[in-house]
Amino acid sequence: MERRNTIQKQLVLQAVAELANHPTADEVYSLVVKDHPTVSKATVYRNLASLSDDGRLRHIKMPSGADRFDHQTFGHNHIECILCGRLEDAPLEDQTALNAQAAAATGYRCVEHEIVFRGICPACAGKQH
Amino acid sequence: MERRNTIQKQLVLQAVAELANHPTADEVYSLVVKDHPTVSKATVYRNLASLSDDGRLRHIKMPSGADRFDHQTFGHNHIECILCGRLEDAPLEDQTALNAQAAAATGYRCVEHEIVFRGICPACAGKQH
DNA sequence: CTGTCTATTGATATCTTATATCAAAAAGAA
DNA sequence: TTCTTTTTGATATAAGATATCAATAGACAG
Repeated sequence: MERRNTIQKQLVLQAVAELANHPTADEVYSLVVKDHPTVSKATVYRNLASLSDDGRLRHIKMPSGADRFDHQTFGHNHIECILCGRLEDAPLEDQTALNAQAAAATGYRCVEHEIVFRGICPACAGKQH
Repeated sequence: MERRNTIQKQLVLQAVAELANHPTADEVYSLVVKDHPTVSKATVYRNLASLSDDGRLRHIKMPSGADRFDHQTFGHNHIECILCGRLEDAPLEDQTALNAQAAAATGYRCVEHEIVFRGICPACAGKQH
């Protein structure tokens, strides 16, 4: 399956990089249509999936709400504010040892995981005073 | 807000315990309607949420697909088979230290997390030969 | 046991997020 | 340019879950 480099794909990739802070598909779409009103939302979804497949984006599957996308593709964890909904990087040391533990405890193979922490961000903690 | 103990709520709680292996809302509904065909799916959803709120069930928010519910309410992790979709317990030692790490790294407060590991279960690994 | 009050129910509509469909358009190779 | 196949745009559909609202039924007072 040949992979073509369309301008829509470039726009999507660029939008994710520009938004930087883990946008949802909808947020990417909103940015793209600003300058290119003919781009379809389906195309945004398709290109986000395709780019994630190719390893050019990271697809963060959220336990609640819309999935998010990250232009940083190397492994790192994330933390979500339960009040304002923002998602930030959580620069922890690598947790791959956990995978081996889970594999040993369950007998499963090829174990992977991704953690989305939840808490209250400094800004929201300040507002609640 | 008063909390009433309806027979529908009892049926939902009992169904989750009976199914044992982390049923989805739909699976709970299917079991309940067998003996009580008038119970509405909305009622199942509402009672699953209400019972989880009260700490009588555990709501496992899945990164993909339907959420699941656990009659064991104490903390433990889960692992999902990427081939057959089954969800089992992953009895790891407590990972609360991770929360403190994430809090320190990000400045967030009241940090929590839940890990859903993904891998291939022994049964599926066997089938693939 | 009866009546009152209000949480809960059943039925259904609606919402959100995401994917499927399909004719038309465009990328890449010759 | 011409041909082939992927990709697009528009829209329909799907899954999972919540909202709406009149009718029902717990819990409590008496």
